[in-house]
Amino acid sequence: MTRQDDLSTLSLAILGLIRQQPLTGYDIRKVFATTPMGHFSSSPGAIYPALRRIERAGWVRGRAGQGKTGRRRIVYATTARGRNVLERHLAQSVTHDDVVWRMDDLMLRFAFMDQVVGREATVRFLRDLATEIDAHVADLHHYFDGAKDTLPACGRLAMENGIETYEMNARWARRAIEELQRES
Amino acid sequence: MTRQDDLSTLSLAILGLIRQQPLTGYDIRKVFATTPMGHFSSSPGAIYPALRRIERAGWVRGRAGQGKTGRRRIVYATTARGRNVLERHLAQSVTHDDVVWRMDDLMLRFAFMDQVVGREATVRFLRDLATEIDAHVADLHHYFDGAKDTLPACGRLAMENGIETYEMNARWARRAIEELQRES
DNA sequence: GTCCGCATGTAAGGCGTTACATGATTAA
DNA sequence: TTAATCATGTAACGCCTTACATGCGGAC
Repeated sequence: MTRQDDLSTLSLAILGLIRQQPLTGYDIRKVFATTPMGHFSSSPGAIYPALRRIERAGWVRGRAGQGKTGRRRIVYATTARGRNVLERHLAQSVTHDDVVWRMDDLMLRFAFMDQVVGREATVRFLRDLATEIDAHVADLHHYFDGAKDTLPACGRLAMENGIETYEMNARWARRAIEELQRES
Repeated sequence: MTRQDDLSTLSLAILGLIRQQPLTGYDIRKVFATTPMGHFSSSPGAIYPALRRIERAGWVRGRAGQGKTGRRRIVYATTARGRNVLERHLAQSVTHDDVVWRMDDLMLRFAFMDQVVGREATVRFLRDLATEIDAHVADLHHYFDGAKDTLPACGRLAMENGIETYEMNARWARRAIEELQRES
């Protein structure tokens, strides 16, 4: 009944941020506006409705807080259920579809893994990711070898860019595994 | 009045495809479903409304066509106005915002440039792209150097991935310039 | 004669976008 | 006192998603 996968990219980004520390809507807008975190819209028309959605879902809880000044502000913190949903979402295994359609989501999931799932699960995620990317790159190469002679020059170059991006991500994943293991 | 920039990513993808050769909605769905072209949804609920939108805008024109069999089908071809809109859209210069928020669009724009804008404009596009990416990478590095000690391990690695992806795209763009120039 | 592929569509719902709106506090 | 920043919101609109619906033609 809980529908743990119903986490849109924006909801995931917000929930992951709030999980690190309680934040107001305005704080979240600042993070999106001033850091390279994802490339989410910092518009109030996106943030505030999203906050109310995940609050209605019971994943965060907003409380009137005062900050340093007497200004009206609502500080959101995750609930036990929200942390549960986040953990289950991050613990999902990497599918072929994830690699083809949701690479951004995968990176976001990875970025929040510290403290939420263990190092072991993180490494497993990276290993699966590299494997799935390899498989997808093989598919792309297969298509590309058949089509590259009929493709216009720019189409061919654009496709090469796509393939190289995937290859780079696989190399990055394997390097990340090494770095994480060196830290332990 | 023509609003030449009002091209959503999907509209651009469809218009660019039809520009190469007249296609039916079903053809377009097959392209999206079976080739690595962008990663667009091939669902009828996306394609057919989009086709009617760009037809209402006067960019394509649908005609009853017979194909090989007697099946009912509607073949869409670009209008002069549609080719104009596409050309102006592809000829736009690359902005910082494009690089930060719309890299996918930029790649799609590039993929359609053969035969629509000249080789010279294509090379200029790539040169501007590389320059804008360099500037953005400098920004990212600046942020990263200040934040990397406070970032959790996964956050740091995810950010490195983002920066490396941009760097790879800049290298790709410069390589593409060379290849295009060697062809001439 | 039944099933699969061709071919086009609609309906409800969700969510992000842009633009607008409101008010308090602080620095100049 | 005026502007900028803090802080939260709403309304209209567009567009994508999922799911459902329909019908013909060919193959087995």
